[in-house]
Amino acid sequence: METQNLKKAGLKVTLPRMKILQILEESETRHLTAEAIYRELLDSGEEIGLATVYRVLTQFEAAGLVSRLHFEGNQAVFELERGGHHDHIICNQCGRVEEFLDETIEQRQRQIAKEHGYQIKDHALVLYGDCLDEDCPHRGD
Amino acid sequence: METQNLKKAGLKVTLPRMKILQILEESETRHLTAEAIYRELLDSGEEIGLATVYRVLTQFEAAGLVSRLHFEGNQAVFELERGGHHDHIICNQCGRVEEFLDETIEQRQRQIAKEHGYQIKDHALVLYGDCLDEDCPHRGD
DNA sequence: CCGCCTGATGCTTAAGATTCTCATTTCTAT
DNA sequence: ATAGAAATGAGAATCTTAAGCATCAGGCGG
Repeated sequence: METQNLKKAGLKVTLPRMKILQILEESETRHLTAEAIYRELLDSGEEIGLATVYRVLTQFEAAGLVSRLHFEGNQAVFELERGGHHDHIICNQCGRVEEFLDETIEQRQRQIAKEHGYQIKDHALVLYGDCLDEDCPHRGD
Repeated sequence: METQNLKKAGLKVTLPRMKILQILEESETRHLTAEAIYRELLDSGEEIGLATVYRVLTQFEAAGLVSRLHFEGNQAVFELERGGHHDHIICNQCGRVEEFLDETIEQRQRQIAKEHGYQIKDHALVLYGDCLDEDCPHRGD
């Protein structure tokens, strides 16, 4: 569980790190801001500083345990790295985030990079739209 | 020229607005931060406040004259809206930004959104890589 | 062409997100 | 258990962007 992942990442096993990892693992949305993690920890009675949350997330990112994503807006969101690369589709109204992977797009990206003389290292694709879920507050507008 | 664009956008023609528009039009990189525009204006002897730069850029964005892009990092970059939608490819080393448009990708995006039950409104695709330009400071690493 | 009026500007202050500083606490290896 | 190193918490600091407000300037009526 958490302990293993931390050790594997070469990070000392500490309470804050385990708790943060746990929250990331158990989160419904799987895409959390540092603030959200911080508040959740406070709510569950933990004593933790916001600085620690940011520090730990940055270390997790460096260790490859989480990815930091920059959607629109200023706050970064963090998601647990589960291995498979994927892109994101976000509802403008309810904020729901879904993941997808399309091999056609991946291929075209590699091709385009090559055509432009770039050695591609990474990419970010985000689709923004309105979801048609019945729980979406904006449904039907 | 600038005057026309401003009037067309329903914005009063003022010196700061014209100057900012001019810088955006003449920029080599075509992708500038608010800070960069501000410094360029100061360097060319203009009296302007950073707040004005941000304000004007925000108005330009609302008027559809410029787009605000969120690449990695915290600073937004602004580019003059020249009509055609496009995506971006950025060199991790020299920061060079190139634009591209791929109809295959565009199509797949629409398809994916539909499959996931989203009415797509917008999207952002950025490829990050190392360019092979001989001026790139990192070339050959 | 001149002066008003409204909106625009500049400067300062503020707000939000993230990082840094540093004294104190907690792990890990011994 | 214990020392040494690394991690933490609280608050200050920083960076980016957005107000608040007094002053100034562009566009229209005379």
